[in-house]
Amino acid sequence: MPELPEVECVRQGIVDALLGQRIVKVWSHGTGNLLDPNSLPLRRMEGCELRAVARRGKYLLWNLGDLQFLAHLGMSGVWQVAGERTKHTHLELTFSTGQCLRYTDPRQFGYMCLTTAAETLPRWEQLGPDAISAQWNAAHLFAHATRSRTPIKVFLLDQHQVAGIGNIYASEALFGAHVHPARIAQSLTQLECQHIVKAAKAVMRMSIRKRGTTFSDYRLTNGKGGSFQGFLKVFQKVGTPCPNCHAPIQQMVQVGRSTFFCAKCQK
DNA sequence: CGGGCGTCCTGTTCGC
DNA sequence: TGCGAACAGGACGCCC
Repeated sequence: MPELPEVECVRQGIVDALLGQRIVKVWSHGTGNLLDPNSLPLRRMEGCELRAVARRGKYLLWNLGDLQFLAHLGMSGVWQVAGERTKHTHLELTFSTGQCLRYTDPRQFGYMCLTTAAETLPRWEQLGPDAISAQWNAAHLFAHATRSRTPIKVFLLDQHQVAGIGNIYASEALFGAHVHPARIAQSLTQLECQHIVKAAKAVMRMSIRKRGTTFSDYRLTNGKGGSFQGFLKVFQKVGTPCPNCHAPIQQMVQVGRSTFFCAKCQK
């Protein structure tokens, strides 16, 4: 479940290994479910130089000069410079130095789209402000939350409101802010919005420092896992004592997704 | 237009 | 022990 911190670490891994290099060969397999119907054939990347990789929320946007490449890891997508081709490898990009960047995605929830640089990308442009950017702040959250009757946990998962927060960090952020996940967004005070933004940014920045959260699928481009799973306070910790008050952590389901929280600390 | 739910997919976990 | 059912999750699209 790569969220903002994991995608940022992948971005850094790709940039560190491959920036400025030219793609000399493209191999793809079984990309039918992953590739946008409007995408150019991925072979068109051959000959392009990787000039920059931007991230907004959970999306990566590759600057390939005349072309651009938008990619999302879904929940099991992995970009690796290390490793070998497996049965779930969907794309291999060979670079001028001989290095090979592979995309594997067993559950095929990922997304990729290659277009000309001038093309508009609705998935990218319709995203809310990136969750660790200055554009997402207490004033922004309060202004938008007051218009929504959605529970705050569900609101934070809406990428059109704020980009990058997924199931793990939504639970962790609300725990850090002492706000109950079922609270209706429009009932939040300005101070609570401030606490949520502060807690969300703190937990995601710390996760980036720990190279992300690896439960099973997520891997860095070097094939290694992150270590933030060792620092989670509530996510997937049903029944364990709350780090603050020692009451057992609880689990609830909102719109089909699990939320973890402390009923005593979060109001 | 907001909000709720079904859909895609497959590895893992659960229950009989 | 083994097998099939249920489950998980991001984002879109459909529906009211």
